[in-house]
Amino acid sequence: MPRSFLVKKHFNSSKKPNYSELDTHTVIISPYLYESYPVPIIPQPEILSSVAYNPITVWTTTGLLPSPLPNDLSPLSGYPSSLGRVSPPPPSDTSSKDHSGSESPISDEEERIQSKLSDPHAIEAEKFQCGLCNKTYSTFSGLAKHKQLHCDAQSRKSFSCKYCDKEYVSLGALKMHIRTHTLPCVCKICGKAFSRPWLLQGHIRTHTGEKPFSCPHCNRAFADRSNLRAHLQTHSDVKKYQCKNCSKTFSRMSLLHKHEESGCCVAH
DNA sequence: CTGGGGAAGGGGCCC
DNA sequence: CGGGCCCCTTCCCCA
Repeated sequence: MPRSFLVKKHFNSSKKPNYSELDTHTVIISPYLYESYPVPIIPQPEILSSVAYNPITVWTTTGLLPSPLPNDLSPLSGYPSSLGRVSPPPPSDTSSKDHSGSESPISDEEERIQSKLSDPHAIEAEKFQCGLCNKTYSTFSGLAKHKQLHCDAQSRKSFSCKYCDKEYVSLGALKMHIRTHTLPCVCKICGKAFSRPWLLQGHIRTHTGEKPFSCPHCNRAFADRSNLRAHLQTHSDVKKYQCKNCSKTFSRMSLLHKHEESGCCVAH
């Protein structure tokens, strides 16, 4: 399975560990690194032709756009890390979109009728107005649906990748994504290509053996900060990732996943 | 089998 | 808008 998971999963931010201890350690990049490998080879960006990001007007309603429907935004509570696999589909996964009916768009009049039918207060004056097109609705839900299906979608541009189905709300995000297809940063030593210079820099450390991130608790050092962070978990009695059934903790989410898949949670 | 290290990929944020 | 950096996550491999 490729490692390309193109969309970041949004877990509960409260689960962010305290990394302050990492900040106390100065990271020194060896000058040798840059003397020996001065600049990454970055070919000309042929990739950003205009067709690469033709703005489109259809916007998926399943994404993480600020939804006016609070009831639809019931975030997964509490247990973010281990629940990553059951998170809602990524916002840009266009292949799985539209369970709410964009295949047969509802007219504004139909929306109003439906809103009135579903809301006992709909007979009151229409008091919910769209700030974009000034249409008024008698119910909040009616306005919300209107905004989701029409106005918000049309007021936003979408930049789509010509190499895959990904769409982005900003050109910058699209350009960055396209680098993952073109891999413009090439290692002079082994020829391996990377999407970003700092990825290449990290890779070059595998050639030089440089490990600028040291563990304050032992004498180990790491080339990658995230790997040091994972290592620091091994020094902690209470690990970051906890099984919700047996309360056993793990230093890595992957270990928790293995634990869950091994049957602990299934058996209950 | 489990835990941990190494390497890498990606989006978000800040300047 | 782009570059650099941060953080998270994953996969592979090994002890």
